[in-house]
Amino acid sequence: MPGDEAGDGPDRLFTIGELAAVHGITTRTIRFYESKGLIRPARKGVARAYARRDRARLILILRGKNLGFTLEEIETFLRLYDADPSHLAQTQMLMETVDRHIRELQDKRADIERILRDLKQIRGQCAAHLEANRGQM
Amino acid sequence: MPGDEAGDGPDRLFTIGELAAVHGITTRTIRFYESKGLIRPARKGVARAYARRDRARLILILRGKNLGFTLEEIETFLRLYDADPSHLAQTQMLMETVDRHIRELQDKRADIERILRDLKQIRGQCAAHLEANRGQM
DNA sequence: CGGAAAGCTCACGTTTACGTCACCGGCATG
DNA sequence: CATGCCGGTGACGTAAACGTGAGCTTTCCG
Repeated sequence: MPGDEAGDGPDRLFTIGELAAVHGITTRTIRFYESKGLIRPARKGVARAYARRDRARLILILRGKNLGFTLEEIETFLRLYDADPSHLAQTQMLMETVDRHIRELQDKRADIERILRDLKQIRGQCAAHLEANRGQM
Repeated sequence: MPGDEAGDGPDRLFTIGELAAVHGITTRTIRFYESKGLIRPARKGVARAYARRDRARLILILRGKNLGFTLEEIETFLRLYDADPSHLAQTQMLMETVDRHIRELQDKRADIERILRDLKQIRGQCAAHLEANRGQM
């Protein structure tokens, strides 16, 4: 029954339940993202049908959330992925936006490095203490 | 007037207003963090007086927030900095907590790297498009 | 000494990001 | 055919992280 896209393969369509389970979130969350315009799945009748592309967007959303971006920021993010630079009149502006996001991410990375340095030093002190008192207790 | 700690120097005390202005936040925010137990400034009479150590904690809080941690997570974070591994009976447990946080941060860093790769590729396409159409328009 | 500036303590309001509940339709299955 | 099990749409509830006054001392400065 081709055209049904039931089985497997790269054109496989997902239900909202599958998507939620796979990514450890609720269906409510996915619908909420849709209500915010972050995802626009097709419909099979009344039910949502998520294609590979929709799933990719969801992953990007979750990644953004993990990094502390708001859904609004993530929306502008997703637009960057969508934009076709060869058809866009404002390629220059697009690139500037991309550059801003790049700098922002590099800043966050720098913060992570700083904290990691601290934590690794604390870890070192712990290890030293455990080493010194080995066999005691 | 030594003992007043007014002037400058490493033992300089800050007012809440100074701290807020320097870090681009409101005094309300700082008081809110205090209400959550994240900072415990001394008092000069009724007014809060922030020492170097308090300021350092505030910076850690802001860093954590920038990375999308909740204030509750940040609290456990700060406890790691406070803990004295040489006096702590549960050094082993402390180290495990530190390790968890290290892994978490490494995960976030990996997410950042992924997004950065994507954005840099988008940037490359923009640049190529601009290059190709140079002089036009 | 009088008024602006800064700080303080409640206390209620607001935004973001969902959770939860009520109620409905389809379908498969014991 | 009743009964779960998805899936769907509102609509209201909620926790986190502050914003926003209200009303009151303290401090500084001309």
